[in-house]
Amino acid sequence: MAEPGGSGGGAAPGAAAPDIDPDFEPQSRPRSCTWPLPRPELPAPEAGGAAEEGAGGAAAAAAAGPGRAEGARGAGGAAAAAAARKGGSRRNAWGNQSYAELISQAIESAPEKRLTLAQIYEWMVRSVPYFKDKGDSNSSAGWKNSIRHNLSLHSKFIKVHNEATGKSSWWMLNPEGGKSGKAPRRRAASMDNSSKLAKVRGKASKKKPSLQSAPEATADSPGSQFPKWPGSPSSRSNEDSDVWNTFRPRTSSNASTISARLSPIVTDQDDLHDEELLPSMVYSSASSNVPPTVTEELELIDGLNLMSPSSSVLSTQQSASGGQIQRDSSFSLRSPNAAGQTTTFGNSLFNPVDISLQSSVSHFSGPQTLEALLTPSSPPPRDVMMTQVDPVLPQTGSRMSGRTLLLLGGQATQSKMSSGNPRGKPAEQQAEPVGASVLPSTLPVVASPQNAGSVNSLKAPVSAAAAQSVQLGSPPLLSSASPAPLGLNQDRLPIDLDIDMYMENLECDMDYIINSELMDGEGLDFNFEPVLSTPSYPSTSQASNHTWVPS
DNA sequence: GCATTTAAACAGT
DNA sequence: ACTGTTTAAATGC
Repeated sequence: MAEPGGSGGGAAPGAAAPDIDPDFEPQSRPRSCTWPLPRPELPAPEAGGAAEEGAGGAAAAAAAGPGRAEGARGAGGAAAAAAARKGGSRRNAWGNQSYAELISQAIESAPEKRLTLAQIYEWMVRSVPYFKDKGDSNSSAGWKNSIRHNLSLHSKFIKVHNEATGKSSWWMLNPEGGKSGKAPRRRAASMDNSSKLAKVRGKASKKKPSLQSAPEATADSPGSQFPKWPGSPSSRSNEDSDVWNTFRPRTSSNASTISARLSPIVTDQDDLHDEELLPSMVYSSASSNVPPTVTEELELIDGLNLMSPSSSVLSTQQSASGGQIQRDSSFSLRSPNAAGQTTTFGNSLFNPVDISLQSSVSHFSGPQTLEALLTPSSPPPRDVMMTQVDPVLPQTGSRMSGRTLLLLGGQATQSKMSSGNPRGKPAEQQAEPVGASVLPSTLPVVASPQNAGSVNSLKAPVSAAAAQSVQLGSPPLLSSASPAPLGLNQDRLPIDLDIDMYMENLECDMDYIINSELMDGEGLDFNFEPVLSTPSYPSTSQASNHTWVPS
């Protein structure tokens, strides 16, 4: 590596004290990034590192190349063993920690246990003395490359798709694979099984795209073949669902990424609808270099509540949020075994996320409602539903239609996904976890001709449930909750019991809706309009369509 | 042979 | 330009 110090032998640039500790943390994270500090501290190497900084490895970097001398690195492999090596020389210019370890610490230090690549860089520069002066320009190239390499290489790091537009993925520690700290398996597996295969999915495919693009699609990642998917009329919706429940095509190897978005609330919706629906919300996500944290999210939500507690718009948004939450609850991780395989995990795996979700939920939606719905173990939210429903029931009518669409959309979406998912991933994997958790990102999305068509396929119980929740509509509470029951588990539909009571009403509405949808065919906005426009609330009108004015 | 670091080719946005 | 993935070489254990 560049580390010139290497030549000298001891050269420990980091001179000052404990490797990284000192600086680290400062900025942005209130949360005290509890450094695991797995590592025994360095015994303050004698080397007076200061000098290095300036000289920086730059020059060396280039020259050294592969054959880097690095006397320093006495302790070679066994990262695990690192702990042992307290004294003596540092393995690397910055200390005994390997890149992987540094990255792990960086991630752990983050409140949400996840960072983007850029943030990892940042952390390095901030927290590791050695990298302090290497944050920018050319000097960074080398170690950044190494960071990236490590992220990709080690299964202990998982990539989570970041919905925020233009943002790179989140990198998290693999709760599972991370156990031992480093799991070669992923790679090993692919290589072992068939270098050929690995090649195919990896470089081969990339290299001469002209040829490969097609072949890849076969067994492993058939999906790539499908052009996105014919479907949804609304371009936006396309992206939406795409993001949510599919692996990105970018590389066949995307097995390493988490498909469902973990990134909480802020992101996804924001990307797609913020500007249109919730201009006021945008703020939170942006600004800080720090990814949206739980607290931020909460705040955001609160803000919403404050802003317009009763507005239908709000409800819409919230429902969307709820959807996200749900989606977030399940995600897939790269599985060590099979190349393209993915494994899905319950939300329980990521405590932080989980918590954030729940808390946020409780915030904006009725107390138990969402939580109950979202929480697998929780009992059916019967009561809640009931109480909330009652008041609203009387109002069905036009409003219903709009809401219903939402539900239907959810349905439609699901069916779509299960039937033919673009990526070609095994139906079970995608359809089940993802589909279950999928929610209509927004009303508009739902209301597509195709979707409308799918309406027919709706099952009474499900639709009923959906409808019911829909009816509640006006109150954000319900709307947000509605999706949950649907997707979550029909098995857990004891709700139906209650629902039955309302079935009649629902049926009527459903018919109405179906009819209207069929009639219109396009079904784009029409559904929408009526609902929104039908104002019980003044604010509603604003909400209409995408052009509502932020209160 | 394994773990790491470093470099680099490539691909996707 | 940045982000990610993969290969490959070199080195130390």
